[in-house]
Amino acid sequence: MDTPLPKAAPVRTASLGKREQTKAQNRELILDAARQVFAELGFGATTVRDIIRATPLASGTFYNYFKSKEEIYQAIQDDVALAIRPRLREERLNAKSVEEFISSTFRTFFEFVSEDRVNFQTMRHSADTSRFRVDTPETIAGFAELREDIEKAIAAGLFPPVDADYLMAAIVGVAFEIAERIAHRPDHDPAAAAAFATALFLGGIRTLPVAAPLTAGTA
Amino acid sequence: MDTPLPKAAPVRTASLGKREQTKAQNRELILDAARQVFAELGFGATTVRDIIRATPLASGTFYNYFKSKEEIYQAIQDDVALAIRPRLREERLNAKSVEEFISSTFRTFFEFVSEDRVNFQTMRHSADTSRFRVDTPETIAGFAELREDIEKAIAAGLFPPVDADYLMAAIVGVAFEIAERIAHRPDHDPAAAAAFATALFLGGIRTLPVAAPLTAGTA
DNA sequence: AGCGGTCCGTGACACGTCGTCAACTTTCCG
DNA sequence: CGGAAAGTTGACGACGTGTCACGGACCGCT
Repeated sequence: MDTPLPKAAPVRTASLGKREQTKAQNRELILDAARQVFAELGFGATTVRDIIRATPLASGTFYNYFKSKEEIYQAIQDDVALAIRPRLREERLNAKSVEEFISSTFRTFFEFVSEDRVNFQTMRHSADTSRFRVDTPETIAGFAELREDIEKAIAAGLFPPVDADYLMAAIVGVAFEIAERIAHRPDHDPAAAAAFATALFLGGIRTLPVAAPLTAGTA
Repeated sequence: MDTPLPKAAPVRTASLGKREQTKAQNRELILDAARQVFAELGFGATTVRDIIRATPLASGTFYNYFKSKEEIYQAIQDDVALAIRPRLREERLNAKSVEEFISSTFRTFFEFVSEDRVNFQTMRHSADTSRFRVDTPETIAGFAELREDIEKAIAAGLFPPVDADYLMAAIVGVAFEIAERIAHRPDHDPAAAAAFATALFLGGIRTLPVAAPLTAGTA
């Protein structure tokens, strides 16, 4: 569609040859279809056939790109984890105090997930009867990174010498569980959630911010 | 096997008739098989056929007792939740202080899961690549109960007026995530884990117990 | 341009699981 | 004892799975 280029050099620059091009295109085609179908049906109800049907491709082609439903789901999740992991790490490494370390972690995480429609839609659909969380290699690496950063912070005297493994687990547990609650609430408010989690980790229950009185619950 | 009872009354007392008897027996047969197969294969890899094959029954019979793999899994999980829920509730209602409320919750929960082989085996197997948690109706009711108890504790002046929903989520998140870590560690120590979680909720990171120096991590 | 080699999309295939159902067996009760 | 009700059985059609021989399009070389 650009300049027709009389017939000159079959440049190996921008387009890497038709082969590579359709390969990348097909991969994106399948991934997009998968994201959509997962969001619509949930992970459990989705079949490889559903995904490939949402695509102009044949069923066999799927297996040239992914081994199974599990693998493509992992690929999708990994993309998400890959997007947030460096941001989290950077903020933690720049942290000058426990406060900064904790609050930036929660703030960034909650902001991210409250913007990430697709992924949380998928989780929700399974929520009818059961909910599940998939920890991909990338996610697990992110957890390990958090633990390392905690250990570094301890070595630097920023944190008291606590059990880094348990502390990591506690942060992860609270982050995911509260993220779920954010998604369930009418007003998604990542900032308030981050304030809550941060106060909890810094000073415990007694220093938590007082709840808005509207949280009546029943009726 | 007891006294042969010449031919007297076909008593409707201890044994409720052969019909009811085999019905209950078959149900237990299927449930036992399911527990075993789930623990061996994990939830995802298990099929209804696998379960029924571990049984002397025919495939159609399964569906007289459970609608699907999901439903029987829920039934199993519900049994577990049913066993621990009243204990947790009782301890919380007897709590005279924030300390008691929090510490008894974590202690009871961690002790329970560290004894519950079957259930955590199942979770583990999926852990190769992905992990998941199923929240059954009974489990969800347990969460709601925790939130109600928090609200009661706030009303009674035991807790400051915090966001009960978020606090519940935080407790649940930490409880499950740390339970997972306990299972992964060589020395299952529910008491230490409970002490950690309790200190976190009562006073925040700075009041956490100091870790045993052996937690080297690498090597 | 033309030509072999390679890559990869294609859809049919063999196999297994799913949930159902008509036929059969066992229990119940008058 | 005999008929009705309850429950078990295994075969069945529909569907999903992963594979593979085929064939057409692309690549690089002459």
